[in-house]
Amino acid sequence: MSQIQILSKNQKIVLKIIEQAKEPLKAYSILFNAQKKGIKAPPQIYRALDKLIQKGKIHKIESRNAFVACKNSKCEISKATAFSICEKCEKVTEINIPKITKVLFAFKDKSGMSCKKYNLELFGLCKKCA
Amino acid sequence: MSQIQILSKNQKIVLKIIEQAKEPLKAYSILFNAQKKGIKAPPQIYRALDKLIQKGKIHKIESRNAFVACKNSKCEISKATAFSICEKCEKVTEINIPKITKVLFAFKDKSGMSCKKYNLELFGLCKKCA
DNA sequence: CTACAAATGTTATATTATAACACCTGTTAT
DNA sequence: ATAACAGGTGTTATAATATAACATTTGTAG
Repeated sequence: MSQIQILSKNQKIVLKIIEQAKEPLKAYSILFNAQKKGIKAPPQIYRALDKLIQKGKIHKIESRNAFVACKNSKCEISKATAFSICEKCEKVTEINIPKITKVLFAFKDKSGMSCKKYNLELFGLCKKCA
Repeated sequence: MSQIQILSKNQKIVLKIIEQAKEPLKAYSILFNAQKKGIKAPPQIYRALDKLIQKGKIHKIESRNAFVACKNSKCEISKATAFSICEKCEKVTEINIPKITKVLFAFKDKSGMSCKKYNLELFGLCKKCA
């Protein structure tokens, strides 16, 4: 069991495409890009995406069904994701609010459930669009 | 312009189905239920869902593509949604963490964007499943 | 009673995601 | 070495989620 996360061929292809993009990418747009590299079908993309998420290399923006590379090297971040999203231009920024992480990992809901992982999406207008 | 939110026929049908459910419902499962009431096609459901969200009557659980009724009568809550989700049994509970709301509405990201609305989803195991 | 906004009904289609199966590749255990 | 296994790949088909577009109707305000 290696500590260092080794990526497979398709995982590398998909990660590279996502890293080079300036904005979150949709799965089928990744597929379109990856066709130059010989990837032909959706399951190849979705399988790579799943593994990359598990390995903390990318995140899914749930409200947009889109994927971004993780900027943060800390592995905690894959369990504590937060983004600001401009509702006009759709610019997405990964954010880090330590206080939020602290509060949420300490939180228990009424039924006693505690938080092992969270995803937070903030919406508003970015400086350009405001 | 009425202060009180009046619901149309289809909106009432869809809301009632969601309110009576014990768990978040998917759009096509709502459609299946609503067919008894004469609703026949997806757009009728999706349009009602959109309006009910705007009116703060329901929320979408983004990570599950599912919809729940809002338990909270405060209208703020439609701009500040938070849920705990059991990753095993998929039980979803609407939660309210005032401190989080306070911190987030005060937050600005690096580019100066501030938060007008947020959605937070916490994952873990509920008491039964832990 | 007209004009407008909102809602409805309908068909078709776009978009997002997974099931299922055959095969391959590298590692581990004997 | 080789069997057994875990992870990865390639492929076809299909499921699940969501919207476009258009004609029509309903409710309401002027």
